[in-house]
Amino acid sequence: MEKFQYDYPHPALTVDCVTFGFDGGEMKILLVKRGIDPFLEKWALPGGFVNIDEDLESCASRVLEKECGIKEVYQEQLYTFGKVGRDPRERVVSVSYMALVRTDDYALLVGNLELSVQWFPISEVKDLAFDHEEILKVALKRLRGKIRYQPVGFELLNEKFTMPELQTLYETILGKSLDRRNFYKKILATELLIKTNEKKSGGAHKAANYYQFDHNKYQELTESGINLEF
Amino acid sequence: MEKFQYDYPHPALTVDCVTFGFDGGEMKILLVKRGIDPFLEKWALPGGFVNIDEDLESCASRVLEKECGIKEVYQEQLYTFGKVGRDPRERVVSVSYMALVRTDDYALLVGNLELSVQWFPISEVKDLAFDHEEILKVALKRLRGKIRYQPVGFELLNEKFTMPELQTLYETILGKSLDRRNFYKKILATELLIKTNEKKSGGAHKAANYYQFDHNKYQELTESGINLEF
DNA sequence: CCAAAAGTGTTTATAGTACACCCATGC
DNA sequence: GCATGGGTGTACTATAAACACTTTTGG
Repeated sequence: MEKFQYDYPHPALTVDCVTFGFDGGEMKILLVKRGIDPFLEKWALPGGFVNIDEDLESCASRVLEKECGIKEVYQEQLYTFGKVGRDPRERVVSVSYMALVRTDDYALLVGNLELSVQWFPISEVKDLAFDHEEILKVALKRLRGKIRYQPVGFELLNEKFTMPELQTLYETILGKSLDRRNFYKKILATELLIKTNEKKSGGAHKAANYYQFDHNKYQELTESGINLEF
Repeated sequence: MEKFQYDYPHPALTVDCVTFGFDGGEMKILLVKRGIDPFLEKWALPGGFVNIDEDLESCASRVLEKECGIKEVYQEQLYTFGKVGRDPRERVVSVSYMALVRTDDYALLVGNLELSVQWFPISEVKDLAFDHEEILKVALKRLRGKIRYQPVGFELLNEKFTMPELQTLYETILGKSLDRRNFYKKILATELLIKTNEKKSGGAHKAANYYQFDHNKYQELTESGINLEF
């Protein structure tokens, strides 16, 4: 095997992805079961070594696609974990990313994943490999913080979604119930939702209206430097 | 020279520090003039390669102490920059840190720095090496965002400071003037300041009272899980 | 017609903003 | 005694929180 030489030792560099999914109930994250030591058979965040000619974001995308079959999702960098000894093999520094998967894509994946790749309700996650529980904590904190002032929730729903769906998502992420009327008011006040003519039928009750997120308007607003409170 | 070998190529890993200082006027950052290629003679953020047995935070501390003579300052991780090609020599991924230097320490350093290490008013910073201007932008954004809800401003002042000093700092960071009465109200409402009996004399005007930040109380509050709006 | 969830306004409380005068100090 | 910046309270405005009834739908 070819060898790569350096004048001084280089830590290994990996990317680990905290991938959130939402199906209307609890928040889920995607874990992979390790097939090799260390932490053989333990569940871990999907991750991999950064290729030498690959951007960090590209690495995160590649890992999600290769390991989990997930393409083109929202992702953002979280934090870089580099404590000496966090990997028992060698010095490994890990750049963590958070990814958000839409409900439809989540549903698609549920049945198609291998046994070694599975969704877990956040409340049931325990005993992960490496320092991955710590990474998950950081991701959860980021998601909770971010949803208050940036319209990131839409990345977890489908293109078209109802107000009750959106509210349930917010309640799940924030861990508290919200007043329906105040929620409508706050969300509609942003004027970032487009009301469609479609309705979600099913169930012995009034059909909920579908809304769409106005990506264009949001982009205009962010580009004009206005900082949105959402 | 000894060589270090790996089965696959490893990117180099560095830490770069955005170091803010405040002397009552403009915000300053600390830059070093590069003595080697690439970007020879250009100003750059203090930085260095991460040792194999060294935590990232320790590396940031070491860089600041070795290159700039700065010890024991507030520091936090910002973001990791890893674009392919950001360093023309080889693949280098850089974990950036923000450090805050107290006014007294800032003053001490001003005269003692070498010519190749200097403070620059933020408005005059231009044409930095690598992608360091981008890193600075991220740091400024973080500082502006953070000061609104976390008591991080104290790290830039002395142990004892006056309200007008604190207000000037806030105004400088936020880039807008604040109403004095509202500022007092907001700051004192947090009950995180201890009013000392000392006063800052000098100048043909009423002497300003010195305050201290109540670290203990802040720690209690953060530990009890209350999220502070500051 | 009944159960179940969707949709909608008004009132109250809280937080933020605007604004002006007196006070201590050094020269 | 006057110029300079320090210290303080109140009224107004905007935002957030509390709260209950009507509407649509399927069975």
